[in-house]
Amino acid sequence: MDVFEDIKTRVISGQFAHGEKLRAEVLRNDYGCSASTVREALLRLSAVGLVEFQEQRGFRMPEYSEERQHDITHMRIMLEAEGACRSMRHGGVGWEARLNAAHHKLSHIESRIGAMGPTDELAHLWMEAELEFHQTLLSACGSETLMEMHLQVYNRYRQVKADVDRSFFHLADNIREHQAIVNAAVSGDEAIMRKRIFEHFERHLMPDRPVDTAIAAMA
Amino acid sequence: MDVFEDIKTRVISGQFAHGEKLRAEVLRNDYGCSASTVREALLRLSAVGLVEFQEQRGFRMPEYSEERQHDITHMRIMLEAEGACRSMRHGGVGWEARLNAAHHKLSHIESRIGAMGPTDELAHLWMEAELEFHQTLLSACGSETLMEMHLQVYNRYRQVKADVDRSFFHLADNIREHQAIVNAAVSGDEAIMRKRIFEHFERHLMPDRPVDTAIAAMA
DNA sequence: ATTTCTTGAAATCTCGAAATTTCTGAGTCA
DNA sequence: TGACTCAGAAATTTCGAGATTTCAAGAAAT
Repeated sequence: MDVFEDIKTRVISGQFAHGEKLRAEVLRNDYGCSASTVREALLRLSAVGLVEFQEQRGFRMPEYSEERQHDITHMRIMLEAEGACRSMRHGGVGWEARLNAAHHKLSHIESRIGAMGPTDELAHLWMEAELEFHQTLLSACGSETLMEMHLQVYNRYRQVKADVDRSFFHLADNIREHQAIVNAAVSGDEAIMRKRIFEHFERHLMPDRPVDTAIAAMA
Repeated sequence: MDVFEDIKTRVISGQFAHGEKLRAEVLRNDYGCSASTVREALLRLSAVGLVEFQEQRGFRMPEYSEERQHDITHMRIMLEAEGACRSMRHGGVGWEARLNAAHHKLSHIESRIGAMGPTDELAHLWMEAELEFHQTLLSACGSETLMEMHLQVYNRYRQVKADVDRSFFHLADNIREHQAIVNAAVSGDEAIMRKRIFEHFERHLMPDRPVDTAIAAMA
């Protein structure tokens, strides 16, 4: 079993509480490996901001704060809007097709959740499909760096919202919003795409806080 | 001595060739520590893209490519323009003062380099002051995440351009461009700021490649 | 000549013990 | 009570040896 990948999944999907201490000596029991191997995984996660690390004081989960959620959401809007628009310019029909496919897969899972409720199995599939949808959205933007930064921010976003996600409270909205993004892609209108992406995240922003630049124009 | 910080500096400032293999067993000699400690540092650096890591195959420096340089520069323009404009809106006089101070420090070092040539000592001071200037530019943007992503991209940029930097070929241009950015900050005109930032990086973009969105508007 | 196999050497990874640092709380003093 | 000290416990970090995997070079096979 890949210790790093598994801990990463757990750290992103909310299996630890915000601010919880992460002890290598404890986690090793879940994997039957040495504490060093766990430590190694935690160090790598700390380098991308999914775990906090203090010298001689070990590792903990990042604390939750509304400001942090707002900031990360804000960044995600910026990167995702820019990436999606570039994909629209460079992606062509192939990209539209792949986006449709990813959306189809995602919405299929979402309707199953709507019908059967959120089982662990379905929640896990949803996480994978949601990431794939948003990554496909940026996949034709032509910038490796943009996609890397997006993935980092995406993971932090998922981590911050993990407990909310599991309840699937906004499932119906999500389905509608994802569809609206696909429609915008087909329409070829970048301003509409930016607007749709903004609307998809709007409820996770703090209402009284200034929203910047291009993002303000979407509102 | 802090092994991680020192290796990070060396990896950023071009003390290893592009694509060069980084062996923990070799590097340990420079620090008088065990290979595990070096390995730990390299793993953390690989998590932020400053070193490449392949399982069971160790670490190497990233390969150079024009595309990579273009992509990283592109991203830096985007993040820095956005951050600078937000700082203009939220920073107030305090920010302008700090930006002036940082610029003053930087230009002082730059003129010394112009006079005495680039000694190792001066090159090191320049690296620090240049980072501080660009970080100050974003320091009032109000987004931790934006600044973190910028630092990551800034480091990669420095790494890609490390060998060129050491020659200080564009020193005169740099002095002029940094001054222009400070002037734009004082002027309060965001469009001008975006333009000045674009001009500061323009020569590191590939000429025949499409430049996107807000960036195109700056050109 | 090219591919496949073998084998020894080299590089990488894992591990638990030892060294170091931080944390805890009982005891002391004002 | 409150601040301070200090020792023992707990947590963290470092380390080098042993296990595993990759690499390289020559032999055998097609």
